[in-house]
Amino acid sequence: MPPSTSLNTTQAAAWFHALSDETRLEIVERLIGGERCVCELTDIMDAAQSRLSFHLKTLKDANIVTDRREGRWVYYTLNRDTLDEIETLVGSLRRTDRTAARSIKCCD
Amino acid sequence: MPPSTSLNTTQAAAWFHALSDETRLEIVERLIGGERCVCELTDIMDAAQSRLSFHLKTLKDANIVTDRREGRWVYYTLNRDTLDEIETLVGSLRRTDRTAARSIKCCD
DNA sequence: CAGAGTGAACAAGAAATGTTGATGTATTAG
DNA sequence: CTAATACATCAACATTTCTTGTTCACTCTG
Repeated sequence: MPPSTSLNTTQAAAWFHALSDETRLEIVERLIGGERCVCELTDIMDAAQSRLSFHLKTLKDANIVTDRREGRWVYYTLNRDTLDEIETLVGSLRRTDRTAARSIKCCD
Repeated sequence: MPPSTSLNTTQAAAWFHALSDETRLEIVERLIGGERCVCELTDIMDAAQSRLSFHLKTLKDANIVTDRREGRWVYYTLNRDTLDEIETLVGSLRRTDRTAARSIKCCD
């Protein structure tokens, strides 16, 4: 039996998974101020390059960031559209219908 | 060096992790309509009881749901306060400062 | 062209996560 | 009191995720 609301759980799980790691959240936090190249992030965060590359890929695969190459450097930026969608999604979860039936009939 | 904004990444990662699993998202989806007891969820979702119990605990540890015992049954409910906080958090990530410096100075 | 810098990708190992089946613990029904 | 029901917890295993070190590709500089 499908649920009453139709949430794209696969998409949502991918988004939340991308945001479920402290390193990735710190990256996101750093990007709030604007785009950053990988070497800046490795400097600032004092993290191994391959480690950041792994997490940036995770964020990129989830469409939470986009990248842009400029010469030798690759700049990453937050994807506001996706963050908007996530915010909307969370909002839709929050809107619990208080008038909904308290499960009158349970197992028996 | 700490980031310019102060996000509680540990708390945030815990929230997002709880929401990063399809089974748990389906549970959340079922709870939008109101509280449900475990046996209802196992029936509706056709999932093993120990599996649901595991996921419900994960959601509860992250404060995304609360539980209430009533006789033999335990009812789970969405925690709107936490969902509000998550929505606000995502909103704060989204508000990228467009006027922020484009990393003028990169690695050299 | 050679050398250096930036960053992706890969392999191997460690750690965390999710699944299943079994057991334990309350609570209610008979 | 005994049996059954609802649910949590545990152990064992499979899978996924993250880390580290290494290698590879590309771009710029001298």
